Amino acid sequence: MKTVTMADVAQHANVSKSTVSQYLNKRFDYMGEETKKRIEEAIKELGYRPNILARSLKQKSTTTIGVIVANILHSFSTQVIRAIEDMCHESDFHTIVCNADDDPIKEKKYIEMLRAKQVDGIILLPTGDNKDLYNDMLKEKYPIVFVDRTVPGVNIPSMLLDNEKAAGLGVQHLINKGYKQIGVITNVIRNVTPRMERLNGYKKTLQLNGIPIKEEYIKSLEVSKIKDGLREMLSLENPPEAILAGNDLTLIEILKYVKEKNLSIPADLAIIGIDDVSFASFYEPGLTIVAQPAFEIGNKAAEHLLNKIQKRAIPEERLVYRFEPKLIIRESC
Amino acid sequence: MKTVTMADVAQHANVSKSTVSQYLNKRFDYMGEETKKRIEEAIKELGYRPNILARSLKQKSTTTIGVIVANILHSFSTQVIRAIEDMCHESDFHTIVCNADDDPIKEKKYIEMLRAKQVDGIILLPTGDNKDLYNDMLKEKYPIVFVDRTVPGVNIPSMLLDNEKAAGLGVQHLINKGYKQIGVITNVIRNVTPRMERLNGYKKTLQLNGIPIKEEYIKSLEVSKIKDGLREMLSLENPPEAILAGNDLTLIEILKYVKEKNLSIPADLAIIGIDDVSFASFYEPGLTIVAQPAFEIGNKAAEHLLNKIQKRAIPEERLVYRFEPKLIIRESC
DNA sequence: CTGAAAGCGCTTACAG
DNA sequence: CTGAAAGCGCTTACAG
Repeated sequence: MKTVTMADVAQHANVSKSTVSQYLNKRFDYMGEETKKRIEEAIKELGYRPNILARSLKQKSTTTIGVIVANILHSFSTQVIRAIEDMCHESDFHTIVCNADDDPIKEKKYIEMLRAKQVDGIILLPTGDNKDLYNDMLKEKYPIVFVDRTVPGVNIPSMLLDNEKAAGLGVQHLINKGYKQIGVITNVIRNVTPRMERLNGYKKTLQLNGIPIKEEYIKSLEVSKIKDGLREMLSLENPPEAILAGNDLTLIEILKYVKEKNLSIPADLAIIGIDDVSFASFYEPGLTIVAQPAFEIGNKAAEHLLNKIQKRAIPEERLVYRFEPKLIIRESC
Repeated sequence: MKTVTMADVAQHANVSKSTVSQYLNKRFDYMGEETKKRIEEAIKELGYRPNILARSLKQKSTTTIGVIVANILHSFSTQVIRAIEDMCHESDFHTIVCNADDDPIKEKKYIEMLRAKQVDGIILLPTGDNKDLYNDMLKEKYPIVFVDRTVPGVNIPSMLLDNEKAAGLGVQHLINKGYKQIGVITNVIRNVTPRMERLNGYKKTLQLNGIPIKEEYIKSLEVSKIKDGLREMLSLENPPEAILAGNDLTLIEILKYVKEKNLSIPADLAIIGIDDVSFASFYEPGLTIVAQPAFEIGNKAAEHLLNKIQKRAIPEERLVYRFEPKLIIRESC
């Protein structure tokens, strides 16, 4: 099947390629009705489909952006992607999604491939370990936005949760409920913003309330080690009565442990999670959690990036955009 | 910042564009060591990054495929996308993901945009309502694969769960456990393959076991109406004792109802779901479910599509590829 | 072993 | 109101 090109349409309609191009780009200012109709018909008859690649080459814009997440299987990533997609769709942009698996080498490869494909900008949940590359893009003024994390020493705008506040909200709620022995478990992915800030929020809130910080109550573990860590913590002679789960994956591991040991929530252990999870409302007991506005974050990231790409002014440009966590109280504490 | 092109590299290295191109494409057969080194250095010094767009235009291949799902927020879609992405990554292909929201108009728009962008093939969770368009692509031999659904009258290869068997496994398990009054709830998205086949599986299995089919035990409802439907069903003078949830969303609604009414599973109501859900294992009681191999399905779809794109022979080509459901027994029935 | 030239399918400034 | 021509940044068949 020979592909139909603009030249074919032009010939068929007895006009020049230029005129067809004008038609396609809706520059009708000076086009005769007659010409318009002929072109329209030729397009229909030949089943012409424009090749956007060729246009992109000429116009130096692909109306496509890249999104690099750690793992599309995480609900936060999914929600961010969906928000970005919707936002882009309104502006007739497309998104290429990549999973870097929190691997700086994969991340670098993806950034290079995306740029080779001439995407107009990139939204990145950065691993944090390609600083030179990030800074190069910054220097070139290549449109790029970070999500979920900031990278020290890299002045790229970042959209992320007010993590300190999120952890603080959770801990304060526990304290208000009368708990004093409060543990926290996060899962370790290097020294990444959310984890560090959430731990800070935890510590600060305890201090504000005059509760001493016990290192035995704080654990950062790989997902597969979380249950062991929790067992250890609960075997202390003075174990925590309540626990803050640093994110959704941690919460799930904790709930698995709860089931295995047949613990009762909140009697044996009060629980509060960060990140909304699908089962929070109908789990028994309902889970109190601190939600982060993933859609808002994705929206803002896309909006910001599109503004940059289209060289529109960015209202109150900042380096870090913080989003408000929201405490949703149920029965788990 | 002026972009560096191949011509710049050629000039800098004192060779022709052709030679640089050979170098980039690793056709070293006849290239002098000296030349090679000069080009390499020129590329480094100038910070040259090839423009794949230009190559794609010439080569008529973008090493990019499109994936159109109903909604990336569904875990099935997410898993399929991730599997496709991984598969593509191995072959240095990229994927553009689009959400059609089960809307045929959006679907059509996306297909056209993707083709305008010259993607080499498309993986589609079809709405089913663009038959002419599907058939056009088939006629042109454009590489395309369906996932999750088949479309009657459209001979495009489809990768999907053996839905009848999936529902059958679930119902048979309930029957083996001694249940005879078994209801089913699915959520309605037009007359789409999975729903129809699952209902068939439900009915056939009942019949095979000599259990009469009661229409009052069968409901297909929008997500927001599921709780109402369940209440109705359970208010029958002879209500079902067990219920099959047609998919993850339905299961979640049922569990919400269970919590609201403080029902006990399985004493008041036995439950079995189709689709693996994150909370199945630690929900109390553990949920018996029929899982579908989403990753395998995504893998196979990508493999098939890449084979077609690269004109490789397809081992035992078929029109419908069925994937095995797997019963995972826990405590909910 | 390397280069000149044509061409991929568009857009756009300019001429008329 | 419309067309001829140059150019976007590559690849490739061919010549030498």
